[in-house]
Amino acid sequence: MADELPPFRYTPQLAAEIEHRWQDRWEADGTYEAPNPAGPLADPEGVAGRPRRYVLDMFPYPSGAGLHVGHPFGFISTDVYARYRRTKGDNVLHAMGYDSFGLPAEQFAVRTGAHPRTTTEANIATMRRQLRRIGLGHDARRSVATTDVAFYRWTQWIFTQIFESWFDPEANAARPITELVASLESGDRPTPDGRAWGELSEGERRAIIDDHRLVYSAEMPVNWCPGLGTVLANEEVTAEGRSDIGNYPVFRRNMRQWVMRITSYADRLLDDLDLLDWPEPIKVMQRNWIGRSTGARVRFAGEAGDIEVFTTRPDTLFGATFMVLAPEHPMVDALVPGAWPEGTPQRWKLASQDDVAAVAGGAAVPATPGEAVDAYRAAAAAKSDRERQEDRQKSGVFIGATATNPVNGRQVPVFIADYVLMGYGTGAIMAVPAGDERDFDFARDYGLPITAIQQPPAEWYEAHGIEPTLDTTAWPEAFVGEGDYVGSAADEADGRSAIDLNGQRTIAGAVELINAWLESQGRGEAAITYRLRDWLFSRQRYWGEPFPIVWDEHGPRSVPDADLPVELPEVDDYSPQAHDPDDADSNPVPPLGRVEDWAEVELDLGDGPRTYRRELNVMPQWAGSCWYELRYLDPTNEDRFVDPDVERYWMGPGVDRNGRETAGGVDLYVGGVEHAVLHLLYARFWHKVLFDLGHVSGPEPFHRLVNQGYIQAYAFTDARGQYVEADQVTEVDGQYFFDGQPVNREYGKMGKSLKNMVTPDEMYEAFGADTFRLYEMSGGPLEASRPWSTRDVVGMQRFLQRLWRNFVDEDTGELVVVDEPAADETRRLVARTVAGVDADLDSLQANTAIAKLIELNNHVTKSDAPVSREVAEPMVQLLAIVAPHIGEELWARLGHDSSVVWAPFPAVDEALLTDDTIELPVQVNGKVRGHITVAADADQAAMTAAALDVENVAAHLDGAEPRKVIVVPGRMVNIVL
RNA sequence: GCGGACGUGGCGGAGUUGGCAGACGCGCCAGGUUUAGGUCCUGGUACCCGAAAGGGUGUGUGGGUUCGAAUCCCACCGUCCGCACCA
Repeated sequence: MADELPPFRYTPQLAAEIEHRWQDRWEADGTYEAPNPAGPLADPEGVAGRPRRYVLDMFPYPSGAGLHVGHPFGFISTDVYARYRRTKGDNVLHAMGYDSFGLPAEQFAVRTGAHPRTTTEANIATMRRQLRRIGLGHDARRSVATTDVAFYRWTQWIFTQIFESWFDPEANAARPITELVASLESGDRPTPDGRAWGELSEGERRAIIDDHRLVYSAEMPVNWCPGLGTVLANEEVTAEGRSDIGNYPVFRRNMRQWVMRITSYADRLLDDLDLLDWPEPIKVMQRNWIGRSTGARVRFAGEAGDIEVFTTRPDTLFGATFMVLAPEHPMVDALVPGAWPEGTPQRWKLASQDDVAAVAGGAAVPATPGEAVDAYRAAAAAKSDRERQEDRQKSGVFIGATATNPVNGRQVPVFIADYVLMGYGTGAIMAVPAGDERDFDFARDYGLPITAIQQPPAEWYEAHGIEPTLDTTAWPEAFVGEGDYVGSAADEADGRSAIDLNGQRTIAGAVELINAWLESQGRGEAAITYRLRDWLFSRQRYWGEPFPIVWDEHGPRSVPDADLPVELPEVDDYSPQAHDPDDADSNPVPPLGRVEDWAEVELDLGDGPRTYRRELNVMPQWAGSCWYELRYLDPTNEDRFVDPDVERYWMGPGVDRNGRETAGGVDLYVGGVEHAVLHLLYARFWHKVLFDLGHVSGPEPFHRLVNQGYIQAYAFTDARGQYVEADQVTEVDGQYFFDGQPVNREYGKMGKSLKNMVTPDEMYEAFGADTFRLYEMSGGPLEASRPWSTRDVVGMQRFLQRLWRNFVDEDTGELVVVDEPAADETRRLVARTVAGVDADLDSLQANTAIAKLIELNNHVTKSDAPVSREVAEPMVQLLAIVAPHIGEELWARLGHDSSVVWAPFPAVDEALLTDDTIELPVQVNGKVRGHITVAADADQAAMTAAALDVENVAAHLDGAEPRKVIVVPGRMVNIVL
């Protein structure tokens, strides 16, 4: 068969030959190496006068499963943009590294006994080979892996920087902890209990300092995942209360863990989003995740001291008829009396309607509040988060205590209920049933008073079909809108000043008034609360960065720079630290704890050599990705994590795509939306700390972010629900069949288990890398997801074959390009194509750029004359941006010795972009009825005359006089009757 | 429930500021090359009427603004994504 083909046809075999040859050549020549302004990679001449352009991909985890065709989509997009910017003269930094710590390698190690480093490095080698085969123009010198000791040495260094810092709220920035110590020593800053610094013991001083650190170790409720044997960050736990990885149950437990004080940066992380050129949905997700709420803290006096609540609606204080604490609130035990107060309704003693039913059936009512509290806590702990979520019935129990509403002195009962979360605000709320749906539901269920505090408008009553009334027994739900205040006044009494909100019309006005009053009474103050929690930073695993921390009798101390890296020790056994996934009471066992000769270490921390115990936890997988973009800049630097001059050059303040100045950061960052609140929040946090400490030159790591879409795929299941090989499914009249049996089609991810995986290797084999690249880029915009369709790839192969044939004689292999000038029409089309492709690539629209190239090629194919050099050269240059191998090959065949990569983008003769005459549509009443051809600079009268002269237009006018003629020069003529 | 994004041929998708809807590719139809199939080449391809010229209808649905709307506004329907008792 093959020998029937012309010998020089652009076949997959020829494509492979060309591609391998050029890939070797690029590697040998260092074609994609980007010069630095300083250091080992310096080339001042290469840098001079060229704008920097940092183009970055979210680096991949080197999975052993291998790539499918969806993985390289983003990488090819950035490669095309990087190539485009090189032709425009930029110094483009484009590199690829590996986020190589992580669970899969460790789990594989546990199963097979192979060292995670061995499998990780093998996987990286495989992935490098697969990515090289696509022809991605990466600077190979800059490739790093987070598992490289030379890399995580600096991850550890950054950790110590964070450890040795505290957040100064006055500066709203991190400062070295030494400055805090100095101000405590000098007395400029008082100690927590007012004693002089010199009077404190070493242990007391250390405790104060440790309390201020940006990363600290504390006993706290954490997400314990027995199935994985480790604790997890909130961001790693799904809404169903399961682990993001592995889908194991997750339990809330109190444990001693390391935490990063990301909440200190909540405001800056929120505000600085405005500096960024990011997709609005991602910004919204980050804003929601940070979840800033403004309101007030209010203190209710109780038997065991003040109970502090946070509320966004302090203006509704007069409607607070009870309080609710989280079941695990620390004050509960102190508040619970030995016996039920007289007259406690039975309903308050029962946690739920189920209990009410049980009691009706003869079950006992809790005899004391303590009994009720214990039972409720036990029941709540037994419920999974999923059950809590699905069961929206409010449950809770009265704890037998009351507290004083500070605004009017009324005693209100105190409940515990699991709809109040310990992790948010103060873990306690004032319940305002008239103005809050949840409190309303609870109050109705427990027969608690509902006091109206705002007058709902007439429409509200109408919408509910009830007569206007302030008797809330008639209300079907809480009123949460804006309305005049009622019953919201109290006279001076019991040492309280008078307060009157009743004249207020707006929530804002009432809030301002009540906040001032609360502060004057010492019962509260305006406050801000965030949904964001501090970042749980420790994991009980092996395959992660060891903490550069040792412990002495007073607490943790950082390992000095000179003693970094703290290398992962060799272990005999990575064996499962996991437990029964449902055993909430199991305890984490860090694998490093079993390496006794490593865990004990002798160090001199400035007070002579001593023996210390190492921290045994490791960092979470996110650590390396918090700063890898900085290491690409200066990958071999052994003295610093990055040279300051190099950092400022690539990441410092710059100019964005609209010519506006930026605060700095990567010029283009492309990756999936799944990192919207994990990596992208953590990396911003670390960068801000480094910025505060003077280690980087801008406040944000990634200036412009684009979320690539996903390549999706159809999967097919048979009658038993089993997946069947997707490539063997046939379609008949919209029905799908496998092996003669009808199958069901699903649309979604591509993957081995779904039996619909298509690999890049198959594509190289059948089409070649350039065809594969073109297909990936041509299907639609970068941001859009779309289905993979192997059947469609042939379209791009035909394009390259036709184009090749326009340049190379298929029988002789001779170049058929001629030096004669091209036809005028062709030259104009070339100019339009160059200009159009320029604009398309600039806005990351490779799909339409490719369409324009195909149009030009189709035009050239149709003309009988051989292609002219003045057409061929720009055409090859544009092609080389998306299909670099065939581009280089044709460029070389056109007689060029140097790579097309560095050839400047083709110039456009502006005169060729405008035509002497243009064809315009003529509309009658907005509908196109004909066309006119007029001089490009024709005036309105001439255009009108020509339009009225069109036969079909005249027919539609039917002799009538136009009421109006609208002429848009260069666009159209519309005749209005 | 709250928040966000998006609805264009058989399919993937084009469509600067409102100004010729459907670029480009797949698929499909017809023709050519070929012993045949495939490859390759040429032409056609939103839908309806018409031999054609031409006409009518069309960008999820219904309204509105405008000389003119896929594009702007309102309501609704649908799909996808995020959050989910956050006080």
